[in-house]
Amino acid sequence: MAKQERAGRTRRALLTAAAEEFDRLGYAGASLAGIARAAGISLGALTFHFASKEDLATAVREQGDAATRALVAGTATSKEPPLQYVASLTLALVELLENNVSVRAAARLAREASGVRHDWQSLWAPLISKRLQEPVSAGPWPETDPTALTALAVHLVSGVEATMRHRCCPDVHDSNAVMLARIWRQILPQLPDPGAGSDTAEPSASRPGPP
Amino acid sequence: MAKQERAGRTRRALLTAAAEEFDRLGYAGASLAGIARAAGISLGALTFHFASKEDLATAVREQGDAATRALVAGTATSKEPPLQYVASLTLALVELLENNVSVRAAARLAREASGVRHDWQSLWAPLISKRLQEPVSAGPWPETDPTALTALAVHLVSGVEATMRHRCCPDVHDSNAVMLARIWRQILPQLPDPGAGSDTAEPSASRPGPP
Amino acid sequence: MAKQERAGRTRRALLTAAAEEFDRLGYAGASLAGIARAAGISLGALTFHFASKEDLATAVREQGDAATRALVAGTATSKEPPLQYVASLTLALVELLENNVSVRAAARLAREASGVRHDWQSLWAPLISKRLQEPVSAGPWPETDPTALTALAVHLVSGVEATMRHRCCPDVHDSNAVMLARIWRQILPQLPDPGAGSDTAEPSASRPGPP
Amino acid sequence: MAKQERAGRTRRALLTAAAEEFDRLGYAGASLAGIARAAGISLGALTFHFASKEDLATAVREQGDAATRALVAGTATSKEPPLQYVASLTLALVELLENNVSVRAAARLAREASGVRHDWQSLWAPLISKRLQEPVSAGPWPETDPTALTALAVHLVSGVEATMRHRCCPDVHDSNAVMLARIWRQILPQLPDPGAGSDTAEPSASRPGPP
DNA sequence: ACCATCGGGACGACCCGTTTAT
DNA sequence: ATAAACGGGTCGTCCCGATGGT
Repeated sequence: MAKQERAGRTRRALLTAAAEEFDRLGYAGASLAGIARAAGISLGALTFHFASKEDLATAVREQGDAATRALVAGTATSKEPPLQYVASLTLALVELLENNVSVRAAARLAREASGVRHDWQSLWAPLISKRLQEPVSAGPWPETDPTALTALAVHLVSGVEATMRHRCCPDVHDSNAVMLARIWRQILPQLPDPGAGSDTAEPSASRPGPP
Repeated sequence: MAKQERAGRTRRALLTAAAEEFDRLGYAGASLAGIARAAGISLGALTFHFASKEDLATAVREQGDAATRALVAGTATSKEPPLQYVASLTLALVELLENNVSVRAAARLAREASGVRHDWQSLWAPLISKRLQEPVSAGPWPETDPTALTALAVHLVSGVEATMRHRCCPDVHDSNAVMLARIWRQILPQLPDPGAGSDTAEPSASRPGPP
Repeated sequence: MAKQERAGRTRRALLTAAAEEFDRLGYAGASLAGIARAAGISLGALTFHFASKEDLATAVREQGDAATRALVAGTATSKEPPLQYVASLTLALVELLENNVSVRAAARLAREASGVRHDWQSLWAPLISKRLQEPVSAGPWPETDPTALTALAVHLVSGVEATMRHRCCPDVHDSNAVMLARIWRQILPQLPDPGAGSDTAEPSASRPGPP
Repeated sequence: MAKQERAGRTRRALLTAAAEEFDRLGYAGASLAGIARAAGISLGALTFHFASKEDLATAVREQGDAATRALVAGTATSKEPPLQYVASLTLALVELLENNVSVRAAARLAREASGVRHDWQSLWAPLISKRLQEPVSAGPWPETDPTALTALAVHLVSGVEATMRHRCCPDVHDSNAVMLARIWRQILPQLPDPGAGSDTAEPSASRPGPP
């Protein structure tokens, strides 16, 4: 029906507008009125689709989590050796953060949430941890510390995410991913050009796509 | 006078209470009433010392920045080779973040500030960048990328800071510094035990110390 | 619709209650809570109709100005000779001030406003000034000073307005208009009974009536 | 003692600063902090001299009333005929209002006071009323209405006072007195040049003079 | 179902007048 | 005479429910 189509459209516009506001101002800083204004709808329409502010935040977070899950699902069957896999996954995650507002909002909301119940990192960190349990063949180091390497990956993504939000004028929009590639190339010189990480992160995951 | 002493005492209690609230809830989430209650004073007394919320945030931020500056000033004359210096400085910074609420609050306030005018990282990142311009002797890599290494250090500290705030129950209080040490030891195996970074960070910098 | 009808009713009650408070306490002295209580609605409902206190004051002022404009528009085509016109217009204005709270509030708000942007007198003073430019036939004086006579009229109305607010117990409710009539009759003895000025001021302009 | 001298000096500066603030912003609009700042003293010093805000307002009002009383006392023995006396007294009052901030503040405070207990007009209106009870010799009118003429004088002064406060940019500083003189000259053409009213109002009454 | 107007408490920061110790 | 502290009050905003219209 055209009706449902229109409804879904406003709902989607609402979600993206909310994602932008949450990403920019955080949960406490964003206001329902501002979100409604940004989405071009009335405040009553907002409270119809989402009964409370936390409902809206949850929806935004779930949308971002869905995009993240889609990305990690695509790389789950990767045949890369562990270290290379970690590098390419973090790269893909950073690119996703850069291109998808919902993912940024989800990450921020997950961090600001008082409860630890929701955690964006738990969507992808376990995979990294598990992959690093495998014997790392031909590593550059005499011995490997899987826990430390996992923490490294987590910190790198978190650090990029934090840095990303601080740049007010994103003139160099994608420099974060490029810089992360340079970092990995520095740490793991033997890696065969991890900069072209776009092949693992299918671009389709970048758009707000419906669940 | 005993008067000024008492005044300075309440002012200090106010600053630490505000730092705790800002660190826990962020700028928008913290309320002046909550800060006053935490400090054990009335709301009118708060507005006497700090005319506006932003004034209070600025004072907290400056206190944290002062502690940070004191730390980096103490390591500026370090004779360590560049890579080891970077590792020990980031370790010291993380320890400072763990022990000093004002520094945590300053880092969070600097990030949430809409303007890029204040930046906690700019207090120590330039030193790392400058040190890495020097020729790295006996590095583990065939060639070094100073920009990437600086970004690595910045991301690591930011990541640790982000991770630190997420642990609601800090049972393992100092695990962040230990984990960062393991990360550095993994990346730079030749480093002579960078875990004992406490010798560079004098613990006196951890207290809110008066200017 | 019943909905819009109800909304208009509360809005109107709000405006009259605000006019009373502004007239009684002035802009600074009136409080939104008091206005809402007087109007029998909640403070949230007030801020729905008028976003800010100044918005409410502006609406009240415009309502009073509208009533004033309606009055002067009705007398614009008067065929009276200049001096008599001035007397009857000032009389009608004073009666309007006595009967219409919004006009009183508008006059007070216009005076208390820091900027000279809004001026209640400018709604009617120019007409008096223009009418007095015409040759005054059969005046009681050897020569006429239009500027001085305009100032006289303005001062009289302002003085009556100031006096009116000072009477705390308005037992003699309309004595101001009667006294003004006596004043004019004293100054212009030849005037044919200016006391019956009510025929020029149609009573319909006295009620807060909707535009 | 120099101490008492200094105390009196600050008290006087306080009174004039308070008069300015009260005249400009009214009782409700003026703040003790602003008055103290304008007077160049601390807020504690203010509450030492005047225990409460109303005390300060009372002192300001009494100072203005004293100046007013001094003026009317000087004209009480005037030998002018009644009508001319009324004109010259109102002129002197207007000049006093223009030159003396305390008088302006007293007039405004008296009007804004909720109670009718204090009334600036009652300081001089009775004299006018009493003088007009005398037989008016050689008036321009067939018969005189003392009540109406008293009201005329009161309204004129009130109107000038109201008009005076509305002029934001007092480029024509004393035009009010001049205009009032023209008004009187228009109403009472036979008056022998009432514009030079300064001889009745001795300029010494214009200064804030100590009680 | 979908949406908008309308209304309601509550909390936020800021400010004020006042009092108390020093 | 003053700095420090206090409690109350105001305005603005917020999040949300209730009601009615399409």
